[in-house]
Amino acid sequence: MATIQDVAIAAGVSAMTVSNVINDHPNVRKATREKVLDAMARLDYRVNVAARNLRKGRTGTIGLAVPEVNSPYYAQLAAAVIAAAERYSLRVCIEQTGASRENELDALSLSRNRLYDGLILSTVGMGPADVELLKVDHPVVILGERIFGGPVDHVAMPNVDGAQAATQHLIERGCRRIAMVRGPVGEEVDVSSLRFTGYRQALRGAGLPLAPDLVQSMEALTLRAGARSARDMVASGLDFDGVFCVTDTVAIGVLRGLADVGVRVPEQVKVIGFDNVEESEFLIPSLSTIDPDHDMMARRAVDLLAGRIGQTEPGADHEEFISHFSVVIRESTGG
Amino acid sequence: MATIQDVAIAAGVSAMTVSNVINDHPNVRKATREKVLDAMARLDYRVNVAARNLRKGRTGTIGLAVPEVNSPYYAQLAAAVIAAAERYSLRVCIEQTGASRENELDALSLSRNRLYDGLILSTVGMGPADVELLKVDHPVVILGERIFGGPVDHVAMPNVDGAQAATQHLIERGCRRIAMVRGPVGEEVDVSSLRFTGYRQALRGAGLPLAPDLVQSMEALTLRAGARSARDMVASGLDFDGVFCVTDTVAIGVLRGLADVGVRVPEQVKVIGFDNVEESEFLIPSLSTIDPDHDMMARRAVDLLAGRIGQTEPGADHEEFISHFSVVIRESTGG
DNA sequence: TTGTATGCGTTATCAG
DNA sequence: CTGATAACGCATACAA
Repeated sequence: MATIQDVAIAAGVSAMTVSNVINDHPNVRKATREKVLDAMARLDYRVNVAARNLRKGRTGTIGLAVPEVNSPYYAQLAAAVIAAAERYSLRVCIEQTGASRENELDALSLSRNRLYDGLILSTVGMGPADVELLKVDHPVVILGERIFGGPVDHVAMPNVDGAQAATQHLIERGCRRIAMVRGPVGEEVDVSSLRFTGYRQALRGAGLPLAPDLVQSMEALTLRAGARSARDMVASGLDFDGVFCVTDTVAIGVLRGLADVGVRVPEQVKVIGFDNVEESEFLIPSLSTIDPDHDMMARRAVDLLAGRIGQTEPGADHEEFISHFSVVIRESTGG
Repeated sequence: MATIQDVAIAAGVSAMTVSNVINDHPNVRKATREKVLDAMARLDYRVNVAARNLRKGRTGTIGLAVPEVNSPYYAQLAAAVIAAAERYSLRVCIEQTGASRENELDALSLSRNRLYDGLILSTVGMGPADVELLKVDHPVVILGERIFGGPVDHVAMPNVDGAQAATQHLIERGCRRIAMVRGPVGEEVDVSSLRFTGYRQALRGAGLPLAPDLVQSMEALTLRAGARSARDMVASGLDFDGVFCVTDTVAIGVLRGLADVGVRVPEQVKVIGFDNVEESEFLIPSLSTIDPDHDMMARRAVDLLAGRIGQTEPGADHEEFISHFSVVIRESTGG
């Protein structure tokens, strides 16, 4: 494959002139440029990105580490990040971590290895205990709920407020015994625990009791687990008239589970989710949910990262950005 | 940031020995190895991937160019490709082309630039006319329906046969006036036209007429367009008792559109899709569909690519792989 | 406006 | 088992 040298020889100029042509430097005479372009075309020259990266110390690529791409929420987020990165001419490489702490740390070290100019890391496996590991000398933006106040920029969803608004919406629609379907209960802060806090606050605000048997805790936030949860609740004779689901994916499962056992939504039970994934509008019944403004989050994350990539020094203070949300009211809560 | 040289000095050995330790070469004395590992840890050494890539002429990364990640089908495919690539220790960088021919060619040239060791290219914008452009000297696997018999390996879905089976299933369930909801009608071969062929074959095989007014052609294969199509069909007084949707995404929209105008599925109209995206199982009603075995396709594509990456010469003959399919019967066709 | 010299960090080769 | 040397292809700084 042709190198810059080959082109230089073919065009009868120096390698440097070829480089100047490639990079659109102004100080190249038109005639020279033509000669070079012609030689490049003849030899089918392609820049060697690896060499350029080495020389420049930049790759023009940022990493995006998410638990899985095959999930509407992260897929949507990834698309938004790619779109936002385009404005900075940054390529995005998506890394799947499978929600494991180890893989998240791997992603972190890959960007340390200068494979990426920076990293947007969606933390699910890593927790507050890992904050120290984020003290790296290259740009990182954390996207998620697990780590606050770390030594890096942070973009988060309005989990507590959004969950509170969702629950409050159910209350306003007349629900009095509101269940929540959530992920595993653990020591540490995660999406489920934050949204549970919002749920609890809404109940308290309305003077409703927090009944432990109304809180369903599942192993994983999947369609299947959501469906099973719903069937279990009904099968166990639980009395409830509303469900706040920790994510839309879970809510889709819950809708299906309720249908399986003949419970009508929204007549008998009202359901609300969180995320506003694209499909939610087209379900039957369409799903009420919280829209956390993914696009804004993605844009903010990329902006922060791009800003850090420019500067030489670590940069003093780190930003915490929490996006705004809106309640999207659809058929599943009586529309 | 520490280089291999710094480590060498700190450990009192040569750079080469450090390199040998890093790459697990056998001929390093234990004591030496320890010294080096110790120095690496002290200096927090990280390999510079750009330098390694330059030297090796490999990046360990393959590109996956798809129209959009924010679409259940491609998201699922991407996840499967990532999983398959892992077995070869290959990283996957997802490139969004937005279904534009230009962006697809961009992706092609990026891998030519040695950003990637190879490329899996999902062609939607490029067509048979662009076959010549695929004659590149580095590994490419085409994933899609637009280009057959090109100068590269090719993995495709069982479009015609799958569509025929889907339509036939509707016929077996008693449908006699079967509509098809598809993408734009054009000169060239694409997913819609191939699946339309299958649809036509099934009708002919059953001795049913192909009624032009039963074929709905939409601008884009989206949820929204699917919903509108369904509403339009009903509003225009069209008489139909079954719908074959060109993709599951479209089918989800169609189910919603039928619900909007009070048509019951499967009692009045039966619906079947194509792709078997994860959500289809959890819809209300759950969606019958064709499962083209994404995992197999992804694995095959990665296997082919990995095989080409190994070899030095372009390799003579190119493989055409068409995956198998199965009909998944669910509630939308009467379960 | 163009060319020369140099080094980015790594590893293959081969000699010690 | 270890080390010296060179080269991967490009772009910065400076000289002409």
